[in-house]
Formats: sequence, C-alpha cells, structure tokens
Amino acid sequence: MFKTATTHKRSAETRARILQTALDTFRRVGLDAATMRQISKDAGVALGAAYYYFPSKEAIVQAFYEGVQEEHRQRVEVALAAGGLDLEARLRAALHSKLDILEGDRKFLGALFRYTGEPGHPLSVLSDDARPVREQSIAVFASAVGDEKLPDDIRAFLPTTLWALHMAILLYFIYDTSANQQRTRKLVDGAIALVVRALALAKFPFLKLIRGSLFSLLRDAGLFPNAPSAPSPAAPSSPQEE
Amino acid sequence: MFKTATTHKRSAETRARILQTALDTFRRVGLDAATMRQISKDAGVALGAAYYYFPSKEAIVQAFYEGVQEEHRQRVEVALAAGGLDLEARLRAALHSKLDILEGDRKFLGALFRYTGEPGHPLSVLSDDARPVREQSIAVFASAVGDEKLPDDIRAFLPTTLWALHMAILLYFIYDTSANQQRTRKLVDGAIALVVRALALAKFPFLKLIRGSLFSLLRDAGLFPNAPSAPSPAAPSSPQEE
DNA sequence: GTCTATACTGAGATAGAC
DNA sequence: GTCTATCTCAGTATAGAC
Repeated sequence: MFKTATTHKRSAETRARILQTALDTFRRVGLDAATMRQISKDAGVALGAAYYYFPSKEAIVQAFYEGVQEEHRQRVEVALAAGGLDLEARLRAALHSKLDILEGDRKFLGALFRYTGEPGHPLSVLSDDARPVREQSIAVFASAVGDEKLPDDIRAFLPTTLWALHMAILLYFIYDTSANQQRTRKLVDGAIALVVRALALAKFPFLKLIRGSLFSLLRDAGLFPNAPSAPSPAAPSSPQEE
Repeated sequence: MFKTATTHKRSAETRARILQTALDTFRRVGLDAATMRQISKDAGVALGAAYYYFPSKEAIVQAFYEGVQEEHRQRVEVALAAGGLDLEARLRAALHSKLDILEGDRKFLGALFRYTGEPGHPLSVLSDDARPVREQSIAVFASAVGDEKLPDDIRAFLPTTLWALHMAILLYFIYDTSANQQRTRKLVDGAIALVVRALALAKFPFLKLIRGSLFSLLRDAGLFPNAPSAPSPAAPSSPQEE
C-alpha cells in the first residue's frame, strides 16, 4: 500500500520525464502528429509505461492545463501582491499573464476546445469533471476584481463573465497569426478598457432594469451557480433535468 | 466527361444511402462508436465505396451540417414569407427552427465544436474553408433582421452577433438534459427578448459612444469583415499577419 | 465513373507477463 | 512499474468488375 520514498521519487521522475517529452513533442509537431510511440521512445520508456502514467494522450494535455492553471494563479498572485494597481491594470495583468504562459503552445492549445461540445467528456472545459479547474480559474479572475466597489449583482457575475471572455480571447489567440500575436494583445487591452467603462454605466438606474433581466436570464439558465438569489441553493452550472 | 443521367442518379442515391445510414448510426451510437466499416456494411456497400463518396468520417458530418444549413435557410424563408412578424418573432423563428432541426442530433452535435480550436482544419466553424457555410448561416440571421429600422452600425454587426449567439445557444443545447430541452427554449426566448430591448437602447446618445468603442474594437480585431468603415476593403474575418 | 474485395499501415489503447 | 504483444479501427492502396 505504502510506496517507499525512493519509489515515489523515481516514479514521479518518470512521470515528469514523459510529460515533458510529450509537451516538447506537441510544441514541435502538434498534438496529432505526436504519437504515443514516439513520445515514449523519446522519453526512454516503453509504450505501456507511458500509458501507465497517463491513461490517454489527452490525459497528458489535461496535466498540462493543470500546470498552466497553477502557473497562472501564481503569476496573478505575484502581480497583485504589490498592490497599487487599479481595476483595469489588474484585469490586464490577469489576461496578459495567461497569454504569456501559453505563448509557445498555440499549436496544440486548440485541444482545449476539442471536447467542449461533449458534455460527458472529462476534458471538456464545461464538464463536471473540469469544475474544480474551472472554478480555480474563475477564482483567479475574482482575485483580480478584488474588493473593487461594485453593485452586488455585478460582483456576483463578473468573475465568471471574465472567465468566459478569457476563453473567447484564447480562441482568438489561437487564430491570431500576427507577429507575436500583437492583435490579441491589443484586443485584450481594448476589451478590458471597454469592460471597465461598461462597469461605470452601472450607476444609471434605467440600465439597472435591463441588467437585472440579463442576470435573471443567466441565472435561470443555470449558468452562474454561485450568483445570489438563485432559486435553488444548489443550482447547477449547466442545464439539468427539471 | 459527361455522366449519363442514370449514372448521376444511381450515384446520388448511393451517396444519399451512405449518408443516411451514417447519420442513423451516429444518432444511435454516437459519432465515435460508429465505424466506417459498420456504416458501409449497413448501407450495403463496400468500405471503399463509402470512402469513394466521403473522404473521411468527418466529411460525412460536414455533409450533414450543409444539409442542416440548407434546411434552416428554407424553414426561415418559409416562416418569413408570410410577413407580419415583428423582429422578436422573426428572431425567435430563426433560432427555434434551428433547434427543431437539430433536436434528435444532440448526441453528435458536439462534433460541430471539435475542430473550433484548429485554425487550419476544414471542419472548424471558424476556418476559411467553412466561410461559405458560415456566411450562409449569417445570411439567414440577416434575413430575419430584415429591413428593421436600425442604426447603420448595429445593422452591420447584428447578423454576425446573432450567429455567435446562436453558436453559444447550440452549446447550451448540447448540455441541456431537461425534458425536450425546454431550458434551451426558454433561454432562446429570454435572450431574444433581451436583444430586442437592448436594440431599443440604441437611441440614447450617450450609449452611442461606448457602442462605437465596442464596434471599433471588434472591427480592428478583424472580426466582422463586412462591417462599414473597416480600414482595409478586404479585411479578414480572423487575425492575419500584419 | 461507380463500386467490390482485400490487404495493409499506423495509431490509440489494453492485457498480461515479468 | 515496466515491457512486449496484441487488439481495434481510421484511413490508404490496389487491382479489377461493370
């Protein structure tokens, strides 16, 4: 039952070596062209060993995303730690740091979206399985919003909305062939500036009505499970049986 | 060079039979579990024949989407032909008819999104290859907007925006396990009502400013290639080299 | 041009030996 | 924990019937 420390360590090393080799190969030739046979060969293990550590090729990708998520969390934490940044600067830091991390991985980043349309698939970013990672990612955006003075309803919806925006931007990023993906960087800055300006509109009372309708709609749809005044205390984040 | 009429017909029949058998199988067992061998066997042809008509399994899916698109165009055309519907009713017709068509195909509809993250892939809804189908689909929404009195900038952006909304709703639809996907139907109605109300806000001059910023941002990002006052007459619909 | 029959390659994934 | 052998299936190739 209990493994020895050395076994633990060797095992972790092998796993790390396979993961690293796989990512190198993904970056070099893309996800599909990278075969498990080539990866295991380059990592100096047999095919079966690779499958021992990663039940599928996609599991390697998943491990990569988890690493990215953790790295993102840390970078944003560092960026916010100093303090003194306004909301716009904090949101820019959150989005740009994500792009910084993924800069070299655009070639296989598309795999992030590959299973989005398959509810049951563990690698769908919208699946129940991915909920922990998804909520961690949303939490990073919540931390960037921080204690900014905002109406309660906006405060409740903003982090998930930013997460959705960030997903859309990643899609744009993948398609962006401009040098160093400058267009995506510009889009981020412009989008954030717009979000901040739109938030300032919150004070107009006659916009509060339509905003309320929008939030009701999203809440009733089962999106935003953590939003206030939800009909059910355990509202699902995606549609469920009535 | 010229095929005889009968050859044409027999060929079309074989193709249709393979397509129909494939779709039946997809619906029954899902896309991945449906093997080309099983499909060709069920269709009463050899494997080679299936590959003669469809270069890949995905090509069958593509053919399916083209059929859906054509069916959608027709249904919306019929719905609008009578006239007398207001904007909200027309938009509802456009969205609900799409859901009607796809109702039985939710199980493999996710394939629509499978290649979204891969710019070069012909089956990505955002790819250059898919541009004709995509623009046809956008045109359907433009026809639903019709000659509604709208500011020029909104008129330019609305159809593509509705198309994007419709893609998001399809994603929700796939995840919606409520009976007969009632939740999606409710979401459609609520979303359309909200869109129509939001359009009515267009008359407020101080909102025109932020609206202008939003549209500039989207246009500069290279989205909305057909929008007015674009910097380049042949602006791309996705990011390109500078 | 349409289609059959069959064999082959390559890749993801698994079983079971060690 | 690791390896070798094997399975399945997408897709290709080929040779030919009609």
